[in-house]
Amino acid sequence: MWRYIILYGFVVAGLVVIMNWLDFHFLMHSLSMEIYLGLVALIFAFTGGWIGWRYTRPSMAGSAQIETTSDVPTTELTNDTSGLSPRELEVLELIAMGFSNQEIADKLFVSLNTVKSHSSNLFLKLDVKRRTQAVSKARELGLIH
Amino acid sequence: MWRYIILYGFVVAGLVVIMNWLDFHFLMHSLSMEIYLGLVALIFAFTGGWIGWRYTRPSMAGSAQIETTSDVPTTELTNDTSGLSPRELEVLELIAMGFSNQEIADKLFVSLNTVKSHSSNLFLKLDVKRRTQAVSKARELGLIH
DNA sequence: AATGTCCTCACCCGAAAGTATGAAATCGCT
DNA sequence: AGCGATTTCATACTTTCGGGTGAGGACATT
Repeated sequence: MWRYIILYGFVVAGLVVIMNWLDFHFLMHSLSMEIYLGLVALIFAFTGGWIGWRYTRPSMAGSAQIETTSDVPTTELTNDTSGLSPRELEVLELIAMGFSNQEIADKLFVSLNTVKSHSSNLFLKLDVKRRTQAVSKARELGLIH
Repeated sequence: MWRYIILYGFVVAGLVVIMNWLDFHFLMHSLSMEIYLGLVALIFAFTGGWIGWRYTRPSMAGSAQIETTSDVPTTELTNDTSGLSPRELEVLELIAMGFSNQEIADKLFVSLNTVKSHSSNLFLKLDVKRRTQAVSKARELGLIH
């Protein structure tokens, strides 16, 4: 959360610098002050909106990369398991099917605590906080169908 | 959907009014132009970011067809939504994206209790017991993708 | 005006999920 | 033989979810 605020701050600061650089040397001679202010407001409003939209998706938590193109690495990650162990993948699939931890424990013949351990570990590896988020991210990564 | 755009417009408009009110009567005498511009930029950037943060809404299976034109609202209602109301569908989509109830409440400008109500209702309609199960079933039914 | 649906919100309570920490057994690898 | 990864399980604790119930306002239909 905080990293985004900080990143956001830097972006804003950079834009402020840019605006100041453009300041009285270029625009002021051709535009009125109101239009200038309006432009500033619009640019920053849309920038803020874009940043807010881009960096608050739960599935993107932890990765601050900016996608400029439609990427191929997704298919590369399809075969990769993102460091998930076989058992964790198994639990993840059952989670995606909508089973509760207790049901998963029963299916895998292990204790509830074990399932919790697996899920906690895979949440760490996927960098998520909730099981629904894990399902969403795993689907993006192609870990599950 | 539109309510947020309209709300956004009003917020921006309100801020413009505020800025104009403050314009040359108050700040200009005490602050330099650079600081003034910086304030404008900051306020609008953060406003945009705030709006963008809440407007993390995907256009999904059902409404993707609606957005293109405006002539088939009837078809949209007759589309198979398994009896889910628009709001419930909205909550369901955000659940599928991995948001917590509190996050959904923040994004939709409603209280946590309201989100709980919606989710409980859609769980009843989908005949499921957990949110992960709801996501799984909704995906099967093609309500989300 | 009455009805029904939807959206909103509240409170309480129990269940499920998740965090933190530790630990033991197994297996592959060097 | 030691190391790391994996799997298993445990306890204790906090947070989130979900059920139950009720209720008021907005809106459209009848």
